[in-house]
Amino acid sequence: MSEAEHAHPVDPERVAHARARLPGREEAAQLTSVLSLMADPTRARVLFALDMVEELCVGDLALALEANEDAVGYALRLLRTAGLVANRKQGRVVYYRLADGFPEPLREHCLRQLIVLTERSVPEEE
Amino acid sequence: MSEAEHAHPVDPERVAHARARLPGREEAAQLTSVLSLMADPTRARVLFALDMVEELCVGDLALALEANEDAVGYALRLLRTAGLVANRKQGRVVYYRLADGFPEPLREHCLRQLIVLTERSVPEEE
DNA sequence: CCCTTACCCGTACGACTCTGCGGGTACCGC
DNA sequence: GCGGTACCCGCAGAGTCGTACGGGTAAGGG
Repeated sequence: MSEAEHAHPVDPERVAHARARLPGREEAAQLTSVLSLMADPTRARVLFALDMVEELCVGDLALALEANEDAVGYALRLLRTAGLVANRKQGRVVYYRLADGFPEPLREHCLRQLIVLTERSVPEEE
Repeated sequence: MSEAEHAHPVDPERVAHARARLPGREEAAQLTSVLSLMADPTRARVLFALDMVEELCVGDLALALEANEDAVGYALRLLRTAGLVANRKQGRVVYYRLADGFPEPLREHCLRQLIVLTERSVPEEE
């Protein structure tokens, strides 16, 4: 057989400890569904753009990201469905902004992370 | 044609503002590659488990997650390749732990996020 | 010394994801 | 009102990801 379930834990104490306070599959799935939404270059950049200027319409958003409208439209659809962005329709233009209940720490963290990455990719000569 | 690039930005000022300080595709890809690694229930739970008890071998890890060894093995392979976890071999048992340079804020954020999710999924009746 | 255990790897396949395309609706300008 | 604009949707195809499976290696126990 391929992968056997070993019945004799090497360190049963630690296993029990971890198992007890580990998030269940459901909770983990909820967390990862949010993470998955940010784990895409287009969507991430959409969120960054909306974080800087409060509001942008779809066309301008595509312009700012230098992406085509299809990609941006798809990204917005998923973000909207998940409730991460809200939209306001004025005439034939639809403006998007970050939803009120947007996970603050996630946004903050990503911005900081980005700064770190930027610094790494541009090592200062001294 | 399907999606036209509208050449007349509705709000050119905001577009320019966003475009200027927006992360490039490369930087965004770097960030999202890390995010993608956490955006999977198995991998996320592996990291949580390793965060609680410093060290666990593969079999015990599968036991703690109540997952089969294939899934855990694959998760560890990706995390190891990305340098997020380190391993130590003792006899025929391989112990894994979080890598030294593991992104602190990400871990911290995810833990907090999980708490929020847990509270939401159990709405208190009043 | 052989058999089992603990783990790793490559492959194949199903499932999901993203993109591009065609077409549709609502709205504004002429 | 007619044409064009701004956006949305559904669908088909390509690509990617995770899982299951078979097999392989190194170490330890009887």
